[in-house]
Amino acid sequence: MTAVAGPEPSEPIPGATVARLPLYLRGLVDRSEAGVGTVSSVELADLAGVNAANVRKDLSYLHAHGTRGVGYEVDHLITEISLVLGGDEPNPVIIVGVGNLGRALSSYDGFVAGGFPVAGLVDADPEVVGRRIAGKVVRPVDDLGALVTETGSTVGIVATPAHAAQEATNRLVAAGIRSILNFAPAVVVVPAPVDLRQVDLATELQILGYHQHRRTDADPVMSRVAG
Amino acid sequence: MTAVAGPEPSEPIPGATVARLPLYLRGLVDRSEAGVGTVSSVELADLAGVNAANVRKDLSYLHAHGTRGVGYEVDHLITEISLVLGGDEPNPVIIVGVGNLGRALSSYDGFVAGGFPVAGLVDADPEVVGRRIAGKVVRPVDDLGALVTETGSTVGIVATPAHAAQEATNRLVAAGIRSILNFAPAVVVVPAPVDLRQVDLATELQILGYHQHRRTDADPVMSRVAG
DNA sequence: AGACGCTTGTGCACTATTTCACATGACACG
DNA sequence: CGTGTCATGTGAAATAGTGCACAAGCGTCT
Repeated sequence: MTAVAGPEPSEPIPGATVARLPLYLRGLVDRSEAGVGTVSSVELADLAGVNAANVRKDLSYLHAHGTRGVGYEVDHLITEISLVLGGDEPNPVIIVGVGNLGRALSSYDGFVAGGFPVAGLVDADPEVVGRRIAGKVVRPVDDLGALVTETGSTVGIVATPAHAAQEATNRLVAAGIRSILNFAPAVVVVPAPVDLRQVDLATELQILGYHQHRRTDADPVMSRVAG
Repeated sequence: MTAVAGPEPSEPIPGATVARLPLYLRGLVDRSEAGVGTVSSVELADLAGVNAANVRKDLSYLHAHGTRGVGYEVDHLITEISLVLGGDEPNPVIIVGVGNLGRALSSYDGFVAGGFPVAGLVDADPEVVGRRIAGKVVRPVDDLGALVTETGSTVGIVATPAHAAQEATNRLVAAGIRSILNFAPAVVVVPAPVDLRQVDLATELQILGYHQHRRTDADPVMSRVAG
């Protein structure tokens, strides 16, 4: 007797695969809007910029089967992937820190489109609290708990300066947030049951810097640019 | 010129390692400012949120040796890593697209701190061109070539809407940009010699969504929150 | 001078991920 | 209804990345 309870224990999907699913989803939505009914793994691979075999293996983890000789049904696959990526319902998020970045994120369309509407804004600066940004009033940090309850949010975004990131994170966790996306350039720690992802903008540039530096170093002839 | 054949072909550093170097660098700078002279791999691992053995192996790729029984010399290591990550000189960047996100990036302190000062802003919208943002005048897309020459930029940031991302990328490439950081929620392609990294904000949330959804699914009892 | 404690550097095993290669099955067409 | 074409699904090999465990080296203290 393996498992009695639940429709499936559904073995976890590899992290690398999960990270690609949103890309597939985006490509699929695009195709769906273009009226296309099916896509092959090759097309989808192009859309996402990965290898076709990889696409097929990824989709096999979802138990999202295609039709041999034809491909995958676009709309069905959209449903399937959406379901895996946090259910079909919108997942409201709360942003802590409405500096430059926080403000930009507050009105970032992609969040809504991706099923993560911004439900609340919070800032520690009394100067900022009360202002209206992207149609929402910024509330004090102490309101976090209430805000989480009101909005039913389970996802928080940290967009504070680096030195305030851990504190902001702690507050979010205390308020009952279950997943945190940290944009502050600082490593933060969270208790086990909370999920965390770091997005470090400057770091991305530095990574690019390595490759560029390396190339320049290795190959002095680099004045040629494809026409 | 320096490199005849180079002092070393210097075997490439694994991508996973390169991605961690900026984290180490940040931690090291922090410690340096705190007046600390040396760090152990364990401390550095804490600072970056990774395994200590991993730190040591990473640093070994840089040929950045530490002292047994003591640790790594902070300032020396900073120099070493900075050098690997695109040289010691600032690397000016140009931002294409000054919508919400572009504006936020224009004044993002982390870029300057990371050695990537914003040297120019460009937008396709005539309405926006000419405006002053973060102390810089937004210039038309057609000025890209000139701007690259003037500023000596080799790095470009795409912060346009998705539908304009490929076009923006093409323009950057044509202007002689060598590395591109794409924030638009779209897969873009670049010719071989150009380096590209994608940062997709909504995607990050969706990845978090998977884990959360999965957990909620697997464990219906989740009303308990640590007090 | 010698012994001790601390920390590096790295071989090795293990895990994760990618990619190939191909058998298998589905559809369309005559 | 048989045949050809196409694209999936997947075993297995190749590749990448992680983390353990320990020998070796450095500095300090007596």
